[in-house]
Amino acid sequence: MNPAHLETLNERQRSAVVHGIGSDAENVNRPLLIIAGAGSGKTNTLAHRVAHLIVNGVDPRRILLMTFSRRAASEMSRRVERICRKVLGNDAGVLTDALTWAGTFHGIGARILRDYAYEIGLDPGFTIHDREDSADLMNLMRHDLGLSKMESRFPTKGTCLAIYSRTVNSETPLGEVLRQAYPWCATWEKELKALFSAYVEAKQAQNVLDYDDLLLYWAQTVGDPELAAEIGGRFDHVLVDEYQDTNRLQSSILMAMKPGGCGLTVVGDDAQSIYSFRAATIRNILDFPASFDPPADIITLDRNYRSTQPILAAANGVIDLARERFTKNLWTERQSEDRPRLVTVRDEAEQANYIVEQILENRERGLTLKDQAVLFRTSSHSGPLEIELTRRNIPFVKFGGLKFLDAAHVKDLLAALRFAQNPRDKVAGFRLMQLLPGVGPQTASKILDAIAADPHPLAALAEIPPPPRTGDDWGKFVDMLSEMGRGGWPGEIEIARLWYEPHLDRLHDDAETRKADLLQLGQIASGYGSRERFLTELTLDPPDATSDQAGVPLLDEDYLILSTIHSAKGQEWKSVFMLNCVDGCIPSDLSVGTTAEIEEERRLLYVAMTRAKDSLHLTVPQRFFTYGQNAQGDRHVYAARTRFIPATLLQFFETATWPVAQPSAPGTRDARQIRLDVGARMRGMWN
DNA sequence: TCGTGCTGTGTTTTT
DNA sequence: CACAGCACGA
Repeated sequence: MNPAHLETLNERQRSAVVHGIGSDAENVNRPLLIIAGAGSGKTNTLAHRVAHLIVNGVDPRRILLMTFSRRAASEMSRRVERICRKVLGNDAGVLTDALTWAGTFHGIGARILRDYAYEIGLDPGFTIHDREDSADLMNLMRHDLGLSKMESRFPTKGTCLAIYSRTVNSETPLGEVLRQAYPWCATWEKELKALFSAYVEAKQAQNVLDYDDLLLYWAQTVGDPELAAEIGGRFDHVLVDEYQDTNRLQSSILMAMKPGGCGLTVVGDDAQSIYSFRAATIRNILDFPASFDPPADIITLDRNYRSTQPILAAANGVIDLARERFTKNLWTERQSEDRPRLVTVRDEAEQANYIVEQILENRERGLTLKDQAVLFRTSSHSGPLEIELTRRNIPFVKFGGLKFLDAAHVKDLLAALRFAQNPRDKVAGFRLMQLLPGVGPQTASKILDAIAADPHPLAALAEIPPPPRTGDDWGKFVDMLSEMGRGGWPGEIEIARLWYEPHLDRLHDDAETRKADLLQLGQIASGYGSRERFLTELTLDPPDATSDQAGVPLLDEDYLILSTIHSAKGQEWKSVFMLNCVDGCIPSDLSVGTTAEIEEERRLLYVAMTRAKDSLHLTVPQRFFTYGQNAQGDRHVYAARTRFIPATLLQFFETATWPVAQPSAPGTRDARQIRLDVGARMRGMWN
């Protein structure tokens, strides 16, 4: 007998949902690993499990649900509520609203750290640095230590931060990280150690945490047995989604909070592990069962409900060639005659034309734009397509790559808010002060150091004599900060914006479009209850879409999705196009150093292909124009089909060339006919 | 000490 | 191409 709300599930899914709950008394609260292949109903199963817990009387405030992105968390909460409503009627809303501990590892970490700040000697007013801010602070330290003018070039700020981050997240000694992942930086071990030490001290002095600290401080906190018992004891059930993309640090937190695995459920798929650059390791998922005594139970979901059989066959073909496989192939009952298409086009411009034509054709046939998506390995791959879409007035939204928050003017305004929140935040202050004419790095640095030593930094700032050559801009700057203090939230945004606009006009030619962005930022900000909330949420969950228009299109509008493969995780579309299926793009030229890197690129292609429900097109441009030449330039390189689709896999595809070749007049050379791939041969020489 | 313009190098994916 | 570092004039 199954409760009504479990009827829609298959047998495997159902056993994953009820494992250790209610009448399943013999397994009560035993740790569980769910291996869930692409499209196997993973989100649905996890949502049902959470709902089943609530229906069986578990207090939703005592359920911790950690997902990979904020978007996944809110989607999950929505589904849980829908299921609960079916069982419990309209009262269910009250219960599911109490499912407050649903979010990302980083978001949950920030909350727990603010709660326990006093117990661990942290000022609860800390601000959080995003990646760019962290890199900027790293850069300040890099200069302070004189590392920017070494005889041979010292790694850039981004590389330094990446090394630091990997060291922390993989819980591996620096020397080993350098040897494994950054061999060309290994000679700098001593200097890097000094740099990281200075970086950590600077963060503490400024009361600032970076992304890694949210995990690191949490891990340190639950490293204390008493605090671990207390924090772990707040939750009866802990569920983690996308476990294949967690790192050592995250699994340490989990194991410290639930040492016996009591009430612990993790879900993942090793074939979809694509975040090793963030120190994610599939060892977490592979070693999970044996971490407990007796070992955790394993339930595998391998029935795919998403894709047609031919699409699945092609995807399985790609992943079958992987060096190591742990999960079985997926199967489906969705029959179809249509094989995925592998289409050769002349170059990226033709690729854009092809995709636009197909998308419009699909729309004629009744698909909306939202039913379709274009995926790519690297954000810049969609450039020519974006131009074509704009030219043809097809609305689109792009996920991944450059963010709204990365624009200089947005960062400037946020720096004002951040500086008001935490005047010791040197990255914010440094950025802000250099907007004033006459203030450069030296002046800004001296003033910031001086006021940071004062118990009331903002009051100290007002006392400082105006630096020379700042004119009346200095007075306006100081006034703005004190007015912001009186302006309250969200009134102070307006104060900061009005102060900033004259500088914006002076510094940027396109000031008007940027002003529109800032108005939009003000709109978003006023939706949050306080400045602290706004800054925290925005850092942990930045708006991740950009579009051809100034703002994101309205919800009821129809638009096409462009997305990096990484940002497409967990999503699905009826029709999927994958750009640039050539060596150098996927695998990326930058990721062919080690076997492990190449294997991850293969999984990326697999993830991209398994997003498609009904139709899948992979396009292969034959040549790429190189940059660094004028508009009429014709310098280009030839590319070869991705190594992940060798000739043996062509049987799974319908291959085509587009546009269909016109018979060329006798004697003329057809530029479209590639007779010899010299570029590939040249590259092959070095393999 | 600031701001600008020149030159040589690295360069993805994201919480 | 974007960015870091450096030289030069104000």
